[in-house]
Amino acid sequence: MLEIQRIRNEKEEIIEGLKKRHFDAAPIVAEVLSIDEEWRAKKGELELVASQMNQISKKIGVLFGQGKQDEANAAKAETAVLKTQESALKSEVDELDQKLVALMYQLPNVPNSLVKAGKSELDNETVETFGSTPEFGFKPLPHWEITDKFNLIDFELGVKITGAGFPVYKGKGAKLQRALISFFLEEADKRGYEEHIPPLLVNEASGYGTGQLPDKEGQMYYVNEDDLYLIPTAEVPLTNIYRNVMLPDENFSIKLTGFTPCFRREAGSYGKDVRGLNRLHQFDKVEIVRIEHPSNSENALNEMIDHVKSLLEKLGLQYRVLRLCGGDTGFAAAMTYDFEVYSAAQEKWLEVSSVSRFDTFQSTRLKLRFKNANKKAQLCHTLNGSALALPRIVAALLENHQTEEGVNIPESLHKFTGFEKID
RNA sequence: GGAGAAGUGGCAGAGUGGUCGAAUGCACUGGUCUUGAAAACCAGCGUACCGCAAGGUACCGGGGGUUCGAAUCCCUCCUUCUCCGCCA
Repeated sequence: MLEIQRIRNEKEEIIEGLKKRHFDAAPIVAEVLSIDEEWRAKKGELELVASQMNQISKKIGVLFGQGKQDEANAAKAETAVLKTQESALKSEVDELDQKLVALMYQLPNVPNSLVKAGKSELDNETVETFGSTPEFGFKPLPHWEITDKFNLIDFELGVKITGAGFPVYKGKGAKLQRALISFFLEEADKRGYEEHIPPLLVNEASGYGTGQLPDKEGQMYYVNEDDLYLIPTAEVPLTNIYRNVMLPDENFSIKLTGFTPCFRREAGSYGKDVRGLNRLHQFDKVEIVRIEHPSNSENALNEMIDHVKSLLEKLGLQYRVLRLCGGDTGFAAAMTYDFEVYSAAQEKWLEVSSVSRFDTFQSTRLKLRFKNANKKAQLCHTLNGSALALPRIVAALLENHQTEEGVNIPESLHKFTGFEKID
């Protein structure tokens, strides 16, 4: 959510910035400002009436104390009109307030100045590429054939137990998962991220805090009986650790990491893009989250990008880094870099990580602030990224490191897998 | 799941209908004193919103209600503690 203060002060910049998303903010901004003005006027009236009520009430208290019953009762009569006014004004103010919030929820984050205008993924900029496409002396197999051949993942079994998109990892397939999780956590630890094991179900307030709610509830699994949501990413519980938090001073740089399964309903997706590990309802991911002073936001983003790059390099995967265009950048993000690894057998790029800065968009909702040098409360910046999501990494590892005999495991994983080859 | 108790400022802890946004202590900040420190003493010390300001409004777990007036009474939800039951 954008701060109302900012909408008041930077109206033109916001409208201009959101054009990069092909989002016409002008009508919403205009309505926000007009409701905001009306709200302030009504609020002023309400407070005036409340103030008069308070004065009379105090007077009545004093009069009763002095035993002046008659005068007190006379004063009581005065309040009748005020009371009616007060409750009318109060409901007007509440209604305006709700309208305002509902409108503000519709405004996406303003893209960073580096972000190019664009409509879809076709307009994303490739800012870096690493590695080269592996050469095979044979026709490489797609990962779903490799997992089948070596009995690593059983998709059919998952269908039996739960449904499509819930695979069962077996034997070396399961061990590879565990190894990758350990590897990612250890690498995050080396870079100063504190490991957390958060809840996998969150309440409604947390959903609002990070922006999954309102509007995106259809993408989350919902436990009706207890009014809880299964997390779509560890970002939700990790970031919400800092909901309603005031950091005592401006010397902070909070780095969190956590491994969790992630649950996504992915309603409406279908086709060959969802084959095998490409898209699942339940998958594993190690997430990194940062809470930063606004002045360190850019630096933090670069550190996160470096981190993800080093992970991919240690796994020996060819990758490219994209800076998403306005239209492809998520609603809450000011800037997002996507990491894609090349799948040799599928002959396409697979998204394996998304690193974003949110500036104050999340912290406004979260009420996550710090005391600045002037002892004033100021909003923190939040950032997060996947480091990394497992399924497509597994797909790329299996496909790109395959030989005619089996699959070579990258050396950085050996100490976690306990084996060097799948064959 | 059942029965009972409780939720007040950074912490501890008063306050059970009327100058209570809230005593007191601790912590913290500034000052006096001291060569320095401690102690002692003095002063300050919650958050948000509106306002140029003066000031005003709201907040005593969340929400709702009664009343001229609610931290205080009522309803409801949440959380914590104790006992019982169940359980990896």
